[in-house]
Amino acid sequence: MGRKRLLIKRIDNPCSRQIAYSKRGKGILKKATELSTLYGADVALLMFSPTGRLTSYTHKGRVSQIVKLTVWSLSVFLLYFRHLDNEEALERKPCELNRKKYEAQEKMWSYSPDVSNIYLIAEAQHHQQFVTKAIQRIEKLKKTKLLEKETSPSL
Amino acid sequence: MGRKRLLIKRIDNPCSRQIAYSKRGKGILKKATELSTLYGADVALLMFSPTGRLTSYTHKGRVSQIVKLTVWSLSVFLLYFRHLDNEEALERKPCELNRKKYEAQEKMWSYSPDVSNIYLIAEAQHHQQFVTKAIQRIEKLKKTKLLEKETSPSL
DNA sequence: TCCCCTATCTATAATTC
DNA sequence: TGAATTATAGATAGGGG
Repeated sequence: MGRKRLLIKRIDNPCSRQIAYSKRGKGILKKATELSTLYGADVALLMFSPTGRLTSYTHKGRVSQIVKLTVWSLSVFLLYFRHLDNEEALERKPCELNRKKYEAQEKMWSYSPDVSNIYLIAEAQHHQQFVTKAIQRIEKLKKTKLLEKETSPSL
Repeated sequence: MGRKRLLIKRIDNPCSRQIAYSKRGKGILKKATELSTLYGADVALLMFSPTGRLTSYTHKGRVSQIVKLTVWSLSVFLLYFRHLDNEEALERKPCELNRKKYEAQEKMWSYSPDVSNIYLIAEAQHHQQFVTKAIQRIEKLKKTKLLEKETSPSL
């Protein structure tokens, strides 16, 4: 691609890596746009840069909505489980550890001015860990029969 | 891009649209691969073709896991709310309507042999609708103070 | 960082097999 | 469908401001 052929290997130099990423990021973003406008395809693209910044493209379609809903629903999930105080123990201690980690990581990430396109990866990780635990807990609560019935396609 | 300049407008001819989409789909998939190998970027790409088939690329990273977790966690969310029989009404009637719609749509989508890369869009929609309602219900249950505290980055 | 430039590489539209 | 083939449009590495 220009001037020299590029081997598809990780670029080690952080400086040129960042520059090149920014170019290619725009490139693939454009491709995603073209794909959805040309064919009406429902495209969702999420990219975390080496420095932890998220760029995303989501067509105004169904997949996109679902992807956008992801972090949202995970956080609500979290909230709801916190609310269940009267239920059995919610493994609060690991959660506190996660919070420490979360707060530490939070300082590391740079923020983009366009808020609508930004989710902090630390935030997402935090939710992910919590949800993973919540899922395990639910699995104990109710076994997988109904789940299989609900979610598995009839392949 | 070869032989003629292409205007970025929806291609109406279904035949050529499908052919072109298959080519470009592969193209953007390759780009996504390059992006993650070259820069270690965490990339997730989801594309529903005009015929409803999903192609996806997810780097073995954090975003990918989150995206993969999406449908999973939504379905668990659904399951859990179903389990709450003793709680106040869960708006079962709209859910039954959704199920009808879901079953109808299910027949329309073509299945790809690679199961690990497939989520039915109808399935996702179904969960999405349910979760949206669940969220509304939760919002009534507990107001947004804690949520703001939990999820909003300190921009 | 971001934009510009340009040589070169890559993707792909149109076509044939 | 799908796999090659070209010719051309588009993407981009390296460099400078």
